[in-house]
Amino acid sequence: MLTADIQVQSGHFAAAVSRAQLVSFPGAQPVMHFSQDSTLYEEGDGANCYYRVVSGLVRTCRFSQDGRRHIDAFYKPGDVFGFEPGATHGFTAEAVTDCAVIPCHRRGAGESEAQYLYSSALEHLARAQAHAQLLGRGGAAQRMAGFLLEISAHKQAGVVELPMARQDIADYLGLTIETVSRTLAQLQRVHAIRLLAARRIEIISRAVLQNICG
Amino acid sequence: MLTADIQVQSGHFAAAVSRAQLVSFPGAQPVMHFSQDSTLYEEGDGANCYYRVVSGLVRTCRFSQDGRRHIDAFYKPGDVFGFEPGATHGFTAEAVTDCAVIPCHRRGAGESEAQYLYSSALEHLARAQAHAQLLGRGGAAQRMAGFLLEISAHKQAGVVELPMARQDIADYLGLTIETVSRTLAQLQRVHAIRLLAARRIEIISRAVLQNICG
DNA sequence: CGAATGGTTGATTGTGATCAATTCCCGTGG
DNA sequence: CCACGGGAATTGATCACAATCAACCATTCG
Repeated sequence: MLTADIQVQSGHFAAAVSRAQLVSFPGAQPVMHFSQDSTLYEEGDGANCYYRVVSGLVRTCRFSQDGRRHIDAFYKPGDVFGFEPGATHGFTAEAVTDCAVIPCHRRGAGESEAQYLYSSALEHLARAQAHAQLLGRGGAAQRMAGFLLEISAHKQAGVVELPMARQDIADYLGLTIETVSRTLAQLQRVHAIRLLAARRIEIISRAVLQNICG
Repeated sequence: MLTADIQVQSGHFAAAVSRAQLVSFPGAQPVMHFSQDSTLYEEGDGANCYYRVVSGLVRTCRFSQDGRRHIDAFYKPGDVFGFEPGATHGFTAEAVTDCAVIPCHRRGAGESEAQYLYSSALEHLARAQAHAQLLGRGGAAQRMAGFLLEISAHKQAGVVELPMARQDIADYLGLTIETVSRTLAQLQRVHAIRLLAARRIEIISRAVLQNICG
């Protein structure tokens, strides 16, 4: 269910996408706001809508029987998420930071929207496949490097702000927070990155990261 | 490019889907045959077509810089594969066994086919996400159990024939062949399965496997 | 029968998980 | 402004598990 924690919020990526661009698309509903760590919807909830992120960061995740959390993906402003093969959501969606999203009903989709959804689905597919490959090939350093390349993909500046906690990164990469921490330190030692603050990383050399990632 | 190794072949799953059912769909081209371990197309090749498996088994894979192979998915008769977000294939497709596939041009797709492709994409997405989750949560036993549940999903009988080699399983699960072998032995020890032959496994208890998998 | 391929089993090593302290950072209140 | 408190992050020591290296079996095919 949609827990409507109404809250005004700027968000890390707010400047990246104009509001007008985000609001004007077919089937759009009023913008909804969610506070940090609140739940947008849960695994098993009916999938009436998909969503587009306006500001902030959203994560989709699932829990295994033993209680371990697996983060499937992060969604930043401009990204859409929440469309499913079945009638219910396969993942829980949560607000990593305070965030704003536009829910959008699936029904009443026109030709062009159908086209758009299809290409979005293929993009998500490619991302999930890349994620699986990253997790399949062992190394903690490889995973970390891949993650850093991913989140800094569309950045021009060398400095990246991490909106998510270490635990989020760990659950996304299938590692522990300790290993995440150690691996970051290790990447700093080989001069691939520099740790400016806990959530502030300077990417010194993408080439080195690419090399480590494989 | 399409390496047309013409060859007549029965295939492990041939009986599962009728030929007529497979050939009659929009944009279908003549059936193509590929011999075991031959390449259907390579990563980077132009993606003019997607494919539907008639008989045999196909794998899609990618290679990391260090030469390690990652298998993305296996496709059995009835499955479609090879549609991409971009203009080129992101994976190499190879014949695990001798197999037959129907290539199908993307252009000229009607409304109903577009609908079909969309739902196929979402199914692939769900599968890739499940795969990522399996690889993310450590344990070799968990991965193996998940794999066994996957390949025996639509089987009524308890006995499963594995069409692929240990190396294929290893590359799919991000393990080594030795660990695959040991883990199978271990699953046998806890009476989840029985190893009848190298490629013949009896599933004794799905419940136990589910439990292990999590 | 013998070679070759694929699979299993054994011994050892390396890497990340786990358990356990600190330390760092940031917001709060004196 | 500084002291304090609490959650987040780092660092350290040890342990468990899968990779690696290596030898051995089984099955198929010439």
